[in-house]
Amino acid sequence: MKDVAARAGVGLKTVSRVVNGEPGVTQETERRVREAIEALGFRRNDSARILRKGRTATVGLVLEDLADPFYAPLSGAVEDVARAHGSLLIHGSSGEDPAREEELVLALCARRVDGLVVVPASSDHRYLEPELAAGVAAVFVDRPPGRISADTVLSDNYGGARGAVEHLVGYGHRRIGFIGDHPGIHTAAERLRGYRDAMADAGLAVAAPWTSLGSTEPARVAAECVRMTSGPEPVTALFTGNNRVTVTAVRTLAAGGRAAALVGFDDFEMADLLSPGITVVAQDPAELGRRAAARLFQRLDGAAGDPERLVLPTRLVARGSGERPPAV
Amino acid sequence: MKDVAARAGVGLKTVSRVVNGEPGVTQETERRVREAIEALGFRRNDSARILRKGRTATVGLVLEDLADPFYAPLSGAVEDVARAHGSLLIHGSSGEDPAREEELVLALCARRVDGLVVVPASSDHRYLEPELAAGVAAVFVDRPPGRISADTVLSDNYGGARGAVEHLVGYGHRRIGFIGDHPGIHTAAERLRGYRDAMADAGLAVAAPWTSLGSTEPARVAAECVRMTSGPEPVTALFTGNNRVTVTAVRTLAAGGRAAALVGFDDFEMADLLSPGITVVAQDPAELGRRAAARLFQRLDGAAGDPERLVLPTRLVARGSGERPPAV
DNA sequence: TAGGGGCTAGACAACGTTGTCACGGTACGG
DNA sequence: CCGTACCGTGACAACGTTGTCTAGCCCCTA
Repeated sequence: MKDVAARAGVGLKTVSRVVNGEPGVTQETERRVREAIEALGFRRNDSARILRKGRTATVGLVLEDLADPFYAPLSGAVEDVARAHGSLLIHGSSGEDPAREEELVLALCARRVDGLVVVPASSDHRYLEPELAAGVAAVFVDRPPGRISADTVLSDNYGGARGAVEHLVGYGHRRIGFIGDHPGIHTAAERLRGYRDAMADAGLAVAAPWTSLGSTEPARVAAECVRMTSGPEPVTALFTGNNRVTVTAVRTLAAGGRAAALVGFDDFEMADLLSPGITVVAQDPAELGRRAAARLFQRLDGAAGDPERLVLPTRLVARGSGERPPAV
Repeated sequence: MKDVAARAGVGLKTVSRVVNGEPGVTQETERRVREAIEALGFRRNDSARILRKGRTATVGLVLEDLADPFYAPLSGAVEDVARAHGSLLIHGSSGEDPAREEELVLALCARRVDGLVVVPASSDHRYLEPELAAGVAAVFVDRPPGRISADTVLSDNYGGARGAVEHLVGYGHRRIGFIGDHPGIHTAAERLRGYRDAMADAGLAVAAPWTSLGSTEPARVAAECVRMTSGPEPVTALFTGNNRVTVTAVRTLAAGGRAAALVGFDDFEMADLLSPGITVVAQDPAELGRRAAARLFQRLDGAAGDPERLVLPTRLVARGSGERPPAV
């Protein structure tokens, strides 16, 4: 910038004015400055600008895995909202590791992002307290924060799970299995609760072998599928706790020629083209992202008030697999 | 940091030393400093650090749409490599708009990212010349840069397309249609070229109504599907130019009960579970991202030499739909 | 005991920008 | 014709950190 000023024969501040489109510069002066900028290939250094101004026009997003088809639209929605507010998005994947989440979040804070959207992997976010006190805004999405209070946007996991199980019960199923993610994950725990309550309300006992929470690794899920649909009293229906589990379950049932009805949490592409179509509890991940980002920018624009918790409804999409077992 | 220094009764530089784990600080002094840091909730301001050091430990990624199932794994792979090199990833979606691409890339450069991985939407990247001259590294992936020379990682779009068409020809198809993305997009153009050459090599004429390049909007693609499979001389097979087109084609053929064999470019989840399974030309998007990011960090680590172009092979995954028409 | 070497610690400048303020010149009104 | 207001412009400090350089201390040795 110094060089540009020298070449154009003007002061430093005048270059700054031109670069930022501030008023108070003659057309002629502006022309000379722009010429010098062009000639020298000058680009403003935003690090210095940020240092001076305090605001970075950047928001951070931390989620579990960007490549997961559930999170990709969420991430895209956050980006759209950020762009509409003139902000860039810095992104990191925690891989469901609390330590990595904290590391990432603090790295983003050190970069002085204006705000954060977090899909938490950790269950204790007190490490964020100094940041929040320092004025960083944070919105949690998909799962609530742990041991601090902050704006949160969730899906109705409990209600969605209840609806799924009620759907299966409605088709006469009595032995219904549930395969879900690690119980430490809020969504998994809520879906389990919904499953249990729906079963209880229907007057059905839940045998211990019918619930299995843990890794969503295909190998584990496939083994559980096989186990639950075998033996003297196999389940006649499965409720799968998220898109990864559902996909593996469909594949396993198809490969083994096993007959079990199926309802999955999370919609997925092509679910309608299998035969029968896979019945799912659909969330709207893009809407989750949009709402969370919108809330974040409200806070950044100065919205005060207590943290809000927003719960978005889910939608049961019946396609047939809740009735007849999927076969391929 | 000033406050921390004051509270600990030490100099500014000593705090800096502690924060960065530099040697030359007594245990006792370090303890006092850490205590002050804790008490004040101090976090280093990376903007200032970046300003001072010149390196940001951040790389930028610009692609078309983060939510696209093809780009999500690519993005994830770039992030993994970046993390392995201690860098953060800043990310932006161009939405296939050249102006937006330029805007994003320059915004990232203004943030002084160390390097860029770009899936270009533009066909003219001369705007990057000043940045490259200033030492920013850039690697292009999935599509080559326009009017500048830079490291590039591509899939073998031409060869993959040839293979797809040869596969269809091998099953006796003579009237084969191609529905692809906008011809201005490198991958679409290459796949078209592969289609044409394979048809020519098989001694087959390509009637004008059999090729359709343009938006991948479901409405357009569905209409083209219907058109090509109708009339007095309908195609007996379709080659679809990317995952979005393929999905719409499968859906349209199924909904209309239309019989046409199908090979799609890009693999997608569940392709194996439809009946018949959808035959695809599979790319490895994660590998594209990994290779591009690896190349970027080689450059950042000082690798000299001319730009390299790396072309990754594709793989034909035959699942049946190249032979019999998909039906649902 | 004096001198030298090694080690800890602090003062200071610099990174590149922007906000504040002051300056000189011009136009306009009294 | 003088005073005032306003406009374009530049000098300067400040943002928070790190690299360099130097000062002071302690301990060891001659």
